[in-house]
Amino acid sequence: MLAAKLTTILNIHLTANQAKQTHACIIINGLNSLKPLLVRQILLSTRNSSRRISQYVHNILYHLPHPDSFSWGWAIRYFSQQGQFKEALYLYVQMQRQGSCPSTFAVSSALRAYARTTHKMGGMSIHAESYKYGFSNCVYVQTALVDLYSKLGDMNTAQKVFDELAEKNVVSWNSILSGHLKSGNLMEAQRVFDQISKKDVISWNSMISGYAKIGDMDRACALFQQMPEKNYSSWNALISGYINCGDMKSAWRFFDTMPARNSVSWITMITGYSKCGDVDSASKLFDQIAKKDLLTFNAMISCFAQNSQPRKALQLFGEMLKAYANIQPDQMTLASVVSACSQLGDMRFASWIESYVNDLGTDIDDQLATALLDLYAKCGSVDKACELFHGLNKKDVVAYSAMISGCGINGKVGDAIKLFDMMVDAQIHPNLATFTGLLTACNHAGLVEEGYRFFSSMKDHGLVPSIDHYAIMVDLLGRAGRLQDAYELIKSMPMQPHSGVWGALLLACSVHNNVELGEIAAEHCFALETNATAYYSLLANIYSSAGRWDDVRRLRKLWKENKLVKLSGCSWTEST
DNA sequence: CTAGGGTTAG
Repeated sequence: MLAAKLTTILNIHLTANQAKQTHACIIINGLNSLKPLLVRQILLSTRNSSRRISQYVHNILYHLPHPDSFSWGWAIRYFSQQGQFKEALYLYVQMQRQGSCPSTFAVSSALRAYARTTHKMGGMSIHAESYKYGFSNCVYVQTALVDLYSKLGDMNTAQKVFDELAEKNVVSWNSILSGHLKSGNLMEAQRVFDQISKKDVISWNSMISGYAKIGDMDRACALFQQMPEKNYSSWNALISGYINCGDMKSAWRFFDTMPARNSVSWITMITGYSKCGDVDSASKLFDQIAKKDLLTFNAMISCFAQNSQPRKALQLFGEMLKAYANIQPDQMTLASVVSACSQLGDMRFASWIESYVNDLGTDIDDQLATALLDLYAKCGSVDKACELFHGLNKKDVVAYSAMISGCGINGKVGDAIKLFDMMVDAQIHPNLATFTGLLTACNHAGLVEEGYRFFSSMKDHGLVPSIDHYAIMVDLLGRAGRLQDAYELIKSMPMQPHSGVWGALLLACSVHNNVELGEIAAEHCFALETNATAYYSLLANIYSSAGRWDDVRRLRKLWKENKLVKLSGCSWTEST
């Protein structure tokens, strides 16, 4: 009687609280057989995941003597779709420990989790199992396998599984298509694309963004025009293609003519402007957004953080918390906020963020961990940074670069160089930021030869040194007293040196008392910087230590005429 | 009763 009533209840939509009440009722009356339905209802009633729900579902499954494959399937599917891959895979393992036979639902969900985390061994073991359980004729499982190997970059195996598929559908085709696109085989991708008889929106969009990513905007645009039905993503793919080519004008033209925009359209444009350093345009665009959500806030906050406007980033974060109480920050938000804090050298936030993250119940992903690592390293806690670094699932360029520069700042040049070697061994390509950290480390320790070697090796990695790299090198050579070498390096620069470059030489000349080069450097500094007080005093020091008092007097006069006021020194660290 | 594919911020 009661069981029948509860069954009815469990078949209608329930809120989280109603589900809990029903759960209590089930426990009191010992109606274990209803728990599968309950699991389904709970997972259906929750839109966004949280640690609480996962704990709740865990508890139910844990207390069932023999959870059925139905409940396992629901739970694993749920976490896999929510992007909580660790949870999903943990449940999958639990299921096998209990001796339950996996369903095709559980298997395909688990495969999705392994594919998204690019976990080769895990995925391959499920592949083996799928033969054992006789799932090799299930199109869902096989397609998930095609996707797995595509994401792993193993196109041979992907193709093999794909060929074995008796009945391929669009999803299967799209999976193999995305594999070819990911491995950069545009020819093969185009061939596959042409073979798809029933192309859907995803087939078209994949192909468009494939061409857009390699900068072949003509082909991308042609396909875009050909496509029968476009959605937001079609437009967004084309727009981000133009942005990647640095063609903001065309990007804007398409953005402007879009019939309607979604959040991704807005953030694509905002981050486009952000990459060009055009914070004003990004900001203007952001103000136009009628419905601001987490995505758009994140894009704008990270725009500020990336363009050295940490205060504005933090300010916007504050506005978001205040005015949009219903928006919960995620790892992305926090990563930007942490990055802003580390730019300000503000340690107060680090511990606050940690407790905040714990309160929210979201786990720290690699991106957030990398941002925290950077913060700790910049604030002098190398050990803590190291701990975070080793805990990363995947160490990418950003992580290595942050760690290298962290070691450099804290006087661990040896470790910085070791990390760099490790990184190259791991086939991770260093970028400009990596070399900034590395050269700074060498500079810090006065390792001229090593620094010079790394600087020269940049071109071997396909990198063109930026003006800042030259500035570090000039500083490094200069401090070591190799003033002439530093001067030659400046003269060899392919771009116009800024005041930082000449300033570094001037400083070195002041340390090593070189009047001749000092004058040249100072002259350039005066020309480049309106507020040149510091440079005047440096040159004055050079003159006075050379005993050239006439020149000192001449300079003082010049200084007064320009009505320059000596600035008081200030720390780059935020004052508390 | 549920599953597999693309687009997106540091």
